[in-house]
Amino acid sequence: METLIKNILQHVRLSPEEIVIFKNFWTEKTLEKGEFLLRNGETCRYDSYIVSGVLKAFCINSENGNEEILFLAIDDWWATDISSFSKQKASIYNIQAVEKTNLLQIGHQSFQKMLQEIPSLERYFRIILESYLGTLEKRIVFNNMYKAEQKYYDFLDTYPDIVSRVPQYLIASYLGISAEFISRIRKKNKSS
Amino acid sequence: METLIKNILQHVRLSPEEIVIFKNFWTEKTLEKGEFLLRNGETCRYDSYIVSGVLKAFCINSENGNEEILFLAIDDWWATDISSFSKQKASIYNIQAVEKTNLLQIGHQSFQKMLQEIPSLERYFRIILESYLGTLEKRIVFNNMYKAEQKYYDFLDTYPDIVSRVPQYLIASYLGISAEFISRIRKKNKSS
DNA sequence: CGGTCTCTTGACGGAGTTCAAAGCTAGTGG
DNA sequence: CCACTAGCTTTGAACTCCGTCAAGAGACCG
Repeated sequence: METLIKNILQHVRLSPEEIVIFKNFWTEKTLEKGEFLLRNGETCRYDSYIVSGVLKAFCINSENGNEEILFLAIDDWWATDISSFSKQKASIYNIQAVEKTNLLQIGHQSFQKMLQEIPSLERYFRIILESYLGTLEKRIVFNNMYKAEQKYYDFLDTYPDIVSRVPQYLIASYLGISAEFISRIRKKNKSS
Repeated sequence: METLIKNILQHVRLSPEEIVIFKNFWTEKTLEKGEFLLRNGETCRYDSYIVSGVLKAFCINSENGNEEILFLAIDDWWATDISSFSKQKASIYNIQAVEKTNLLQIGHQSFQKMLQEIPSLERYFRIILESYLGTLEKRIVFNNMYKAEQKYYDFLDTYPDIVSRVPQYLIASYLGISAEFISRIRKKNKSS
């Protein structure tokens, strides 16, 4: 809870009273490895913040059954299907624990109420939304612009703390590359 | 201006007085074919709504000088670098008119003021943001999941009104495919 | 008409996939 | 403490999708 508040205070100011109110809106939840936070077709009822652990969001390729990774999220990240949560409509994604994960959650109704009681949070969540949007835009352009090897090394640079916690085949899927090819890239550059 | 207001009223309610206030915040602007709305390195000072015309947002591949299309936008769409506009920081994209384009614009300061005077608009712009975010997420997963041919036909289905107004090589770049390959796809399926 | 912009076509090559098998590694239970 | 399993990574060989280059064919516009 403290790291969440710290995260928020990096972007907006909250009074001590607001912080107390804030804390009461959230509940803790634990997912064991392999457990689902959300399944394709369900509505995302909670906004979830990761205290510790790793989650993956993906959808299933209907042709070959492969998982296509939308995002990988670790400690101090949000892991919510924003479209599904904000419109309370069915999600097309699955979100699943890669390892045991501790969350802080808030339901959709409570979320609205919280924003009314602590208006500064409107700004915080807008900032989060916009910065996520910026990374998505970059990812799209980047995907078209660079080759597998460059994408892979850029990922290593940008998300070193994810790399050390998830298997390579998930990173491969995130990047739209085959796991085997990442293996070959690594082999090629072992000297360095 | 009327189509913009119609667009907004599809998502939130505005009183007649609010609509009057709203109109006063916006100014008209015309871009000739080839003119830039924004250049890489500049800050995006205006939020821009397209009354009529076509814009492309892209960045330049430093290796071969190619344009990598981030988005193509036509009548009744927004065409703003949201990250750059909301943080008032330098943009990494270019936005340029594909044909003569009429815009409605509002500066960053005025935008903030407008939101204060017409609070319902907070909701409207959040909805726009979230739905754009949803399309970006889908585009990422889709790009990794499908082959060139499927991506191309999906684009034809999803954005028929863009297809009829921009050259094929821009659509190719948007999809991360070569223009030549799209030509081959079309040839292959000419019978249908 | 002549020039510019866009689309098409062909030949070739390369980046990356697929499939199957083998090698690792870490955890688990006996 | 060792053996076994399950999950992950590596490797090899064949294959394919798609990009690149270069040239030509339309199409549009002054």
